[in-house]
Amino acid sequence: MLITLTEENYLKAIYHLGQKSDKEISTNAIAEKIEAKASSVTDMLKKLADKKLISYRKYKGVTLTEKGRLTAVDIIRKHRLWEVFLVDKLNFSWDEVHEVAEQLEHIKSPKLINELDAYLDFPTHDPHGDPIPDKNGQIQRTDKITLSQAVINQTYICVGVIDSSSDFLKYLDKYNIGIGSEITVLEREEFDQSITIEIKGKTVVMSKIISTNIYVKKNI
Amino acid sequence: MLITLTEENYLKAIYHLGQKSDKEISTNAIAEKIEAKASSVTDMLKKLADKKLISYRKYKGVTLTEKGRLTAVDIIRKHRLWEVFLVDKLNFSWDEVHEVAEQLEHIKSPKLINELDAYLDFPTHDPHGDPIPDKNGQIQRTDKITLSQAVINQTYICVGVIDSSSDFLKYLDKYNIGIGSEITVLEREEFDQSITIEIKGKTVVMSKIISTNIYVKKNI
DNA sequence: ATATATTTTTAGACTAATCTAAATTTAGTT
DNA sequence: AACTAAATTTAGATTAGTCTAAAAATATAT
Repeated sequence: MLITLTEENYLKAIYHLGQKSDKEISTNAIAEKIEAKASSVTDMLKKLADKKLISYRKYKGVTLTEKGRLTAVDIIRKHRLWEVFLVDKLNFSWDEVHEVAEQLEHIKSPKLINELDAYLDFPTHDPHGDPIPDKNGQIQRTDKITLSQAVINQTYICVGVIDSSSDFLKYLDKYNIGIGSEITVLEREEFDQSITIEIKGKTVVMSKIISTNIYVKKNI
Repeated sequence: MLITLTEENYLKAIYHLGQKSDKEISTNAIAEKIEAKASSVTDMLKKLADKKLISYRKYKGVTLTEKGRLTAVDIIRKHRLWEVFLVDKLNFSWDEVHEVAEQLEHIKSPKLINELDAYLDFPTHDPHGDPIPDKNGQIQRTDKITLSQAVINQTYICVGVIDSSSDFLKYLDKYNIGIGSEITVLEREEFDQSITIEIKGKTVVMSKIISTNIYVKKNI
């Protein structure tokens, strides 16, 4: 079944609005997100309901069907993979990627996106730290990432470790890193992927192998 | 001025049809290329003429204006750069790239295409050997390329050399390579960009530095 | 609980791109 | 030169997506 570019944008908007709560999404909320009039949204909701992409109850709002959810998640997957490509390969900064990715996310070619995924070494998060759904539409539900995947100038909370050997834990003690620590990533050296962090007012340079073994989550 | 995706496809079709001859392009020829009815084409020609992208004389046919030509060439540039990306980076074979590139060529972002160009190391030809216009719309008018840029399983005619030192010409004599020789490229070793060619029934392995100094053209 | 405000839907109209069928212009033939 | 065939344009209709204005349904407030 062919889904138009406009329909894809509606599905994506409904998906994102649905992340905040479990309630049905209102016509007005969609209109605001899409930047269209409520009457236009109503028309589109009828089309999406005809295609079984949403459940629509007049005056009550909509929810995505499983088919609609998978479609939305696939677009988000493409969007985030392209963002990684733009930043990692084409020297875009993380604040420049969104509008280009908005265009690229609509390119239709399963081979393209699977090869891109492999070429980027199967990234799990986009440059903003948002999780990239896998090809089955599964999303890493937890928001923990390894410190090696962290974004520059963002503050994180340490939530766990992978390697729990004595040597590794001694290293963490030495630098006052523990569960609950606030860590700000200041810089990443592209050559060896080492990072400079701020921890309890001190700056520390940390190799890739260390940062890969620390779980953090965004400090919101 | 905003040019729609459909308008871009018309401009591209007119450009390609114009390559065969210098005459005005007929409505029917465009209709066949675009796979639309002649009446639809007439409507679109009026729009393109209003936007000063073509010169249109009723019943006589059309030619691109300079503005129209530059627009068409820019789309072709993007198409061919994306083809190089797909083949060089994403393991597409040269016969798989066209339809994906047809989608990618419409992405609008000057930074994207310039960064992609640099990332691909400023290729001059696409995987089919067609020249890639530069960012000013200039096209390498001659169809000669270096043997190092040649496509696998394509037969070429040698049309010249770059290095004309005695040592280099002796090398060419040794393998019976001269102006007018038929050369078929059998294989390219990605590691060192050496190539295996067939020349007068014999196969020869040739390093990158040699193949870079031989001009060939497609054998049509 | 009834009036008022807000939200949502319907009705009718517009634009871009397409189509079919009819009319018009150009080209070809004797 | 006149007549037929082919190419092109015009006229009117259709679909997707949008809009404004009016009508209908739901929510809110006293």
